[in-house]
Amino acid sequence: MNVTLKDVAERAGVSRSAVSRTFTEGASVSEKTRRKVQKAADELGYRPNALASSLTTGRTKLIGLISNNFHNPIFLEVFDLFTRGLQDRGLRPLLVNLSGETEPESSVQLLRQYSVDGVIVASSTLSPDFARAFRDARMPVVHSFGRFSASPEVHIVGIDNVECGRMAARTLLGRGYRKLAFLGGPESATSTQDRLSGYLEVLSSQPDVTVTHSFASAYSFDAGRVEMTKLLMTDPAEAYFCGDDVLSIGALSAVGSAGLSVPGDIGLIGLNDMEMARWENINLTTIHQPIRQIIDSSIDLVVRMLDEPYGYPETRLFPCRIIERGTLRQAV
Amino acid sequence: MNVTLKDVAERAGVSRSAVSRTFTEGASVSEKTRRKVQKAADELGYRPNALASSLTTGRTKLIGLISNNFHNPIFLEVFDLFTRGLQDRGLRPLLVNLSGETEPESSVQLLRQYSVDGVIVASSTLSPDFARAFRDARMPVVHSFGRFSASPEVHIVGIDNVECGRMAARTLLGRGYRKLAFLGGPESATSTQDRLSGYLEVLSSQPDVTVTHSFASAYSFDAGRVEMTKLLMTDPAEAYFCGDDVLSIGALSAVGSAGLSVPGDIGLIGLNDMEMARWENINLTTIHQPIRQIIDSSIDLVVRMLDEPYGYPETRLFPCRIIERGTLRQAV
DNA sequence: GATCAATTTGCAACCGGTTGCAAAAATATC
DNA sequence: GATATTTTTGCAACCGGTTGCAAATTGATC
Repeated sequence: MNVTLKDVAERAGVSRSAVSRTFTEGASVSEKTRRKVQKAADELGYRPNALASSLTTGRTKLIGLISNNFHNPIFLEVFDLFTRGLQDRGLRPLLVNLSGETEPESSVQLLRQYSVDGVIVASSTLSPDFARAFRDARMPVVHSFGRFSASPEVHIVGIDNVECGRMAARTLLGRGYRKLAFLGGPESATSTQDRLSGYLEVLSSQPDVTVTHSFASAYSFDAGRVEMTKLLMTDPAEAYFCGDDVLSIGALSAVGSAGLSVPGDIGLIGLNDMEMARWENINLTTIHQPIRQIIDSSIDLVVRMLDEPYGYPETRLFPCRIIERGTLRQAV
Repeated sequence: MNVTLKDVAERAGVSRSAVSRTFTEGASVSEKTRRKVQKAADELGYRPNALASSLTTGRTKLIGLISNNFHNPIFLEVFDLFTRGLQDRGLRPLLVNLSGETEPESSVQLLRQYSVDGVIVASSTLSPDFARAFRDARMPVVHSFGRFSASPEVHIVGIDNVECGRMAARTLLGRGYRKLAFLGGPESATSTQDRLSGYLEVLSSQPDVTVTHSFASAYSFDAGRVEMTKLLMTDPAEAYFCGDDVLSIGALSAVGSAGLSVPGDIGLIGLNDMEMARWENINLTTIHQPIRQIIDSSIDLVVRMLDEPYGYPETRLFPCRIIERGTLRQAV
């Protein structure tokens, strides 16, 4: 059916090994036979079968890219950057959509069956168990957007969510807001937990400041809108730190629907700085998360692990910064 | 390193074939040996290597999912549905990001190297050459969101873009708009060409109606905004049919920034009905494209081709419908 | 041109599975 | 219990590659 090594070998009048070697980086072939083989291969349209060779080399160049986050538009940017970054390094992303799954077991099996060279867990809402399960199965794994830890069990690349919480708190204080709140994502997401804890850490020591918090059911527009609508019905805060941009945009919409204005009546600050945050009809003040750096760095780590699978797990954190737009009032 | 067939066979005290057969649907094994093998396999944590078996069976259960559309949020929904749908049928998506590529050749080679069982081209902005190239390489292929043709060369699943253009035209006429325009995506996208042609077809026969058109450089917020900003500087139309929701949202933002109101000063109608279109701060009147049906149907087709690779190419079109929201004035 | 070292080559075994075939075992028939 | 039939089993070859090793070739040196 397809053109194989053997066909090329016969046509070129050499052994199969010779053909294999011409297509193997750094193997010993004379210029003469390499030319003969190239010619035959070109004429037949031969491409080596990556899966067959993986059997002996142990390398598939497949990287499992697993996520559960298919409703937050920032993840389109994330997938774009991951797929391009992997392709640029000659790797192929095998996408696994984990929506709804809570047990890592089946995805581990799946990716083991396909002998992926490594795994990237891309989500802040997936439990650390997932990354750990891959490590236990002895697959190179990086948890992107995972929770910072001083003694990580697997490679973690992301941001310091606690510090982001502090940053948001300081910013809001600086603008003279005193009645504050946090509108988080799902309570089970480590990112939400950490952002809240940093937020509270700064605010709880402040006199005259009150702070409340609540959680949306997901990092999504609808969840943010629903939750904010509820909040607006009883004594809302002056300003909200929302655990994510898409939540903020949902909240923004709820505020508008309630006939209130931003930042006139209520201040909002998000987190991520997704493309949409700078759309003029949204214009969200937010904390920029450097996703390009996070993703590049994640890929570098996973690539490094291909050669040194048992390195010491590492945490890589990237600094965030406030992006000033139009959803907070100026300092008073 | 990993547990193989041989290990299980030895532990169970049977031949390798017996083990292979217990893991092969419909193979002949007695209940007794099956149990022995199961036990040994469980104890060792054995999983068959999907790639090794693909060598003899010729099936990898890998499906190439190729797209170039990583900036239009609707594609996050598209990826979500495709990955879930494929997984539910035991298939694995190998994602290929074609941003910037114009030649199909390299992606064909790539997917051939990985022996994918089939390919889904998911984009309305990719040239039909891509799908055709896969067909020529004798891979089962479906072009989702591709251009309708009465004599298709490959399977096409999508909508009748010409009819959508007509639908938009009739709707705008019905609202009493007389000075109309089309704001399309890239002129090279077949979807834009077709939508425009249906639009013009209806409008050109109307007395007292003027119609103009222009093209944004991409199906993206920024491109829509830029183009609309330009249009607003000289004699804008009363209403615009935008070739896509995300373009509409960009246009909406431009109108707002110019100090004009929608639908007071300018009417807008989009196409897709992406999640975001129903956000309250956008509330876009649009034409609903049934992406769930398109995707399910595409997957069904590709699955069918696994068994019957050389069927007659088929076009499957799904009807669209107007979703009434707040960016068009009521009939006058 | 002979000798030795370095390079290139093909053989054959292997990677982890599947499968046609014939032999062995189990079951059915009388 | 002998024979015929069906089912189960293992052998061995194969899928499309890679690679260690020894033999063959090439090139260097004198």
